[in-house]
Amino acid sequence: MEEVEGTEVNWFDDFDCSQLELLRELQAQESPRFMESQPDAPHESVIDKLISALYSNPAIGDVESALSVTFQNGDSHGRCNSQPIICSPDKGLGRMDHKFTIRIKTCENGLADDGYKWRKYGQKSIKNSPNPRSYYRCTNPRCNAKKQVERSMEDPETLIVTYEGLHLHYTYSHLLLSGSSQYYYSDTDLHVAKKLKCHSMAEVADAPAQPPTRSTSTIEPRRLQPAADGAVLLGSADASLRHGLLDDVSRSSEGLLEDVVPLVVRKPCNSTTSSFDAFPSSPASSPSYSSLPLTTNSSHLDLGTLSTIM
DNA sequence: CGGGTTTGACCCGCGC
DNA sequence: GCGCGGGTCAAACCCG
Repeated sequence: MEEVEGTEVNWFDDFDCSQLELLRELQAQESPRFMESQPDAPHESVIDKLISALYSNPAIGDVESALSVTFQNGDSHGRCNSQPIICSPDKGLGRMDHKFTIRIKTCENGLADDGYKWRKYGQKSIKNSPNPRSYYRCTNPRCNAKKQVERSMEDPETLIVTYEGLHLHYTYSHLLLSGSSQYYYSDTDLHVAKKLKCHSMAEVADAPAQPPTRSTSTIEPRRLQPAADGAVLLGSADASLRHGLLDDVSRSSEGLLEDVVPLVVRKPCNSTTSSFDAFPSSPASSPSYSSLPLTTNSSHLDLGTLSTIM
């Protein structure tokens, strides 16, 4: 595992770095000269193809298999415990209600951004449970997605998150990684988006086991980087920005894996200070594919998956 | 001032 | 029918 300088922690580090190295290796093999001459410039690559494939309207079976994956959310430095996350569709994803539960081992900071922006609309104390249950609704008015969050009785560090309904919109990260200038955002869009605040997993703060934590990071202009195709890349820590942009460029996206598998699954243990660097100049530093909307599968990518899209 | 959170009240389904 | 428990509403409050 590579060390991350300073306090900036890239959520991608929490995934299996061997997979990460594989991606980097493949990318380097595909365009070594490009990587060498322009390490900071994103370009169409194996990773782009990978992301594209991951978002090519997966079938329900793909989603179910994704949810059945047990994956690690820890690293060798102990930032997060390497506990498996268990996904258990309550009623089956093939049904329209799309309700399923996941159990998440929280990080020490108790933060986990699932890529969507939620508004809390209620909290209830549950019988025979010392921990209250919080109720959240997607802030997008066109979206009926909801989630319930409560801390596990057995393990206070484990959050039980029940998702209900589908997000009828893209996450910000998906827009960015569509690899096309069709999602180019104007300065006005970004200006509006910058106003939005990031409140990552405020429900964790509700639980008595940990002190209140809240991410108040905002988008900084310096994080905006013009991509080769004209799109604008932004830091990943600002989940709210995704929604600000989403509201502006809301698109129907039923059937997206990302709609069913929230980023909390794909990004189970991120940091409020995630860094963003599309392509780090130093090969020794962790690559910061902060915006990569990895799916559950992506934490354990296999060569078979890669070979099918290459 | 706008948006998000808190929290008591209310609604509704379910079991007895 | 009644009581209980879970889910939602909405006014008050908080915060940037």
